[in-house]
Amino acid sequence: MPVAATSLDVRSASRLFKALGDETRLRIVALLSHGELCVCHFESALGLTQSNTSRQLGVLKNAGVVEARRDGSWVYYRLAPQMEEVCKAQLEALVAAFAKRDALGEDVERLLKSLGPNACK
Amino acid sequence: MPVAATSLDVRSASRLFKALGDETRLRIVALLSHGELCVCHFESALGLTQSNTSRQLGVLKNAGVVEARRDGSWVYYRLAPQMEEVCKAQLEALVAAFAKRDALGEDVERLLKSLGPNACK
DNA sequence: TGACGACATCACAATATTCAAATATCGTGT
DNA sequence: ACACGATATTTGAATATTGTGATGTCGTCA
Repeated sequence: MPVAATSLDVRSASRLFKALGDETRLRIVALLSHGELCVCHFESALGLTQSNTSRQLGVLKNAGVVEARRDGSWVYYRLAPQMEEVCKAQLEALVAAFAKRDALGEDVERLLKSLGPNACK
Repeated sequence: MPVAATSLDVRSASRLFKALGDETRLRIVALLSHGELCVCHFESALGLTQSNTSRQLGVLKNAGVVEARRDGSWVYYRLAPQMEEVCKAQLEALVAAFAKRDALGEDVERLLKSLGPNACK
């Protein structure tokens, strides 16, 4: 039974939305809806500074939207599974929308280009 | 040239998320997922000042999340139909989640109480 | 018309967010 | 151990967002 005036759902959902409420971060999520990527990919695909890329990823990670995995020198990010029901449904809907019709156009093209033969090298 | 990297979808979706990325505003949306309400309802159900209520509703309205209708002295708010595909899917999923399992607990109870026999009187 | 209630907006201080450049950290190869 | 590349964090200044109280606007009813 919910006790506080604000239920957990609303609290965590607003947290999620706040993280997604930034164009750059949403573009990151959109790219991630196609699969795991490492930091350098976001830098080149989105044309961000290294510092900014890292920080936005940090915000998303803090909000539980993404999770990181280290592989050698590189850190790979992927969408994190959501525990809260509302968050889960929202992220799933978002990913589905992004995966279906490519909402990213040039971002994805740049990404694929940079993913060429040997990415991250 | 300006890499116009961001598609319309991403831009409008981040706008939506930004508006939803606040606990108070999300509680408003949650209440609205049950139907149309007038300003005084939010005030009492959420325990907000009149000024704050009005401003948060203004933010939501500005973001295209809600729309207003005047009826005599009162102004009624309801969720606005979304044009962009992504926004539409997201808001629908959110409303469905809120409508199903009451994510609001006390907010709704307070609301129903204040909605008694003759609301807004 | 004037008074009142509902709602919107303004003004202000507090707090938070933004970005880029500089700096720090961590893993890898030498 | 050292140097280097990849990523993270800190810094600081500009900007945005927040909530509150005061004020403005609009509609209603007498």
